[in-house]
Amino acid sequence: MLNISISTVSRALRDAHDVNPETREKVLQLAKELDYKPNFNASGLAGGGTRNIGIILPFITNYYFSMVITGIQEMAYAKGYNIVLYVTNDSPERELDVVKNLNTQNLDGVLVSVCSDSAANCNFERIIGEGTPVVFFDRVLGGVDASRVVQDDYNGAFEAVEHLIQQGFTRIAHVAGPADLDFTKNRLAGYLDALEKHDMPANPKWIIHSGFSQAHGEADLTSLFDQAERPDAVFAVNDRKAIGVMQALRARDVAIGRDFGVIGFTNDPMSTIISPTLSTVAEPAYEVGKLSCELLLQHIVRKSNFQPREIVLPGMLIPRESTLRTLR
Amino acid sequence: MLNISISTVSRALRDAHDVNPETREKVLQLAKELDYKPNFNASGLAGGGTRNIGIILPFITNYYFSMVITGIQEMAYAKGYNIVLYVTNDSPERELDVVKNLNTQNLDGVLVSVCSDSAANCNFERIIGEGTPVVFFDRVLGGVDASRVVQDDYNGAFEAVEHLIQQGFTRIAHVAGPADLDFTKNRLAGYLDALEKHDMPANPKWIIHSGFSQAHGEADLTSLFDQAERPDAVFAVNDRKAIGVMQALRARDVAIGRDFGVIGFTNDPMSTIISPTLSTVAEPAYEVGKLSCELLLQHIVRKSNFQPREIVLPGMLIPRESTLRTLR
DNA sequence: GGTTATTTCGGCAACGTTCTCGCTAATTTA
DNA sequence: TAAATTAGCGAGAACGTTGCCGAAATAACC
Repeated sequence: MLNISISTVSRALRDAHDVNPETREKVLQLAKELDYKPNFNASGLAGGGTRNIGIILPFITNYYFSMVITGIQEMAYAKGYNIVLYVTNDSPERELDVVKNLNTQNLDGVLVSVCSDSAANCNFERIIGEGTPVVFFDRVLGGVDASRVVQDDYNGAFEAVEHLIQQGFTRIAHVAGPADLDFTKNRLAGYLDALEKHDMPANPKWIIHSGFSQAHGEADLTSLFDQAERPDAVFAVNDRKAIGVMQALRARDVAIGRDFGVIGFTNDPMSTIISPTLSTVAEPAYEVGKLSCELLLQHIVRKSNFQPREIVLPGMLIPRESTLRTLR
Repeated sequence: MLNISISTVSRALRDAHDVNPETREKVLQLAKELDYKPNFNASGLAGGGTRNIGIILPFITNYYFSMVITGIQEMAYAKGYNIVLYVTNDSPERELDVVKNLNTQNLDGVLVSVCSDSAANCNFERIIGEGTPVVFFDRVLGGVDASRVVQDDYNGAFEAVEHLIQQGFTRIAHVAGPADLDFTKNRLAGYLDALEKHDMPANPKWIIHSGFSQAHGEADLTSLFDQAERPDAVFAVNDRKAIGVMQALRARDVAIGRDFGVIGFTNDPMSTIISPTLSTVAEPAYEVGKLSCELLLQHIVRKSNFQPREIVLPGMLIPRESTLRTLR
């Protein structure tokens, strides 16, 4: 329609390199009029990007991950990228299968949060080695040369435990996550260092590693109460587990807050619904998503010459009723 | 490697039509050995499918939708399809923009749940008219010729209200959703018919339309209590709003269950966390997702000659403490 | 035995874009 | 004024797959 070659149109729409500003303007104008939409299949085939980015994560049915996705989505939408979702159900086999069959030719890059017992290390390394940009968030993989964005798990845990101590609790247990997950280690380290700072010896029997669910929290509290020496407070690795602990305590008629302190991690909306309300360390889930995506997009446009970066976002202590001794 | 033409390989991998079973076997074998992965960009370009299906929905940060996505994802994964996610934040403008710019050439089909005040009717109709398979779920669009899968909102609401009546509540209000949403109407109709069956006149002042959030629930209860004639029970359009109602009641020191009945809809896990626990009508969210996806895939493979279908899934009444008069 | 079907396969165009290269004309430089 | 540079554009291949058509080879029919 403009008596212009296909090549020129392509350049006008994309990089504006080697094209007269005037004709470029004409092309852009007409493209808008005709409601032109690029065919990402074709551009993907021809070597341009596909405008798709993948997300691989264990779940979407909890507050944290769904919030992260929302953040990712917002950034991706703003930059004109689509999101392709892969849910592993926290199963190592499933994760392995997803990563092995990942069609990297359809994806400009991948955001990943590994499952509790990831078995796909080498496959992630393969993908990264092949040049696909990858950014890990929250549940990161140790030992791989890729960008990552996480919250400050160590300091969050430290503050949480110190808060319990300041409220007068003296026998603080830690209901932890799966042992080989990176942030489980960091939160455990924060817990231990906070105890040490206040000259409280850590009791190995009061550190229990298990899953993230409410049922795990209930079970862990039960096994803590089966011990001869009982704790008087629990720092849980996340809110869902903390809620399990609270339910188990309630079943035992323990006065939460006054006689037994409970603090979680995440700031799941549930923590304001339950009574007593649950103290917690708020995680910047939305920001984690947004920044992860932004980082990935930088990787994508700058392709090879982009150094992996690590971003650590601060959490925030939110004291509520479950750690207030004065209550009830 | 097999001294075989590209065409033959393509046929062997895809439909097995016009190809010797023996050579087909050889191709499949070698494909597995070489870890061959089809390039969906190319097949999308050439007229085969892209193996991508889109999901357009208002949120992912609530129990229902995240569960639906999980169901969709499970079915899609089993059939070898990828999921492309579009979140509208329940904003009509955003939804319109998403649908307008939807790259249907990249998508074999679309699953959609419209936002509260959808403005994209004609655009959905355009997409459907152009031949893209579309299945609506939960928040369906009236008047368009497309498949849909929903829960039985009418009967769920009917049972919920009848349950309240059987528990002895006599002045039952309905805290409803946005007025022009299809399932809002159905749940309202169930509410009204249950009242009528038990000879209870409906009080228009006791029917309040607003949004789905907890804050809306609190506000609605406040405005109910500002009236001269107060209700003694509330049927809320969803659990989140019911929880808002409960919080507002608690602030007024009303004994929930004994003096005031509350029932919700969804069976959000929060309903078992809150105390007293919240009675509700459980929605088969996972099944809605799974069946929607299955239906869409049938549309895709059979393309044009497939009649739109409607699937209605039953809910289940789950009585808990918030409607038990004997309690406390 | 000749004709017609059927099975099995290969050749080739097409999908819409990007990328490399080369060409022309205009502009700058020597 | 001649040579060199540059800005702007076009031609054509390539990406990996599918679908259409025709060519063999084989089988079935009269």
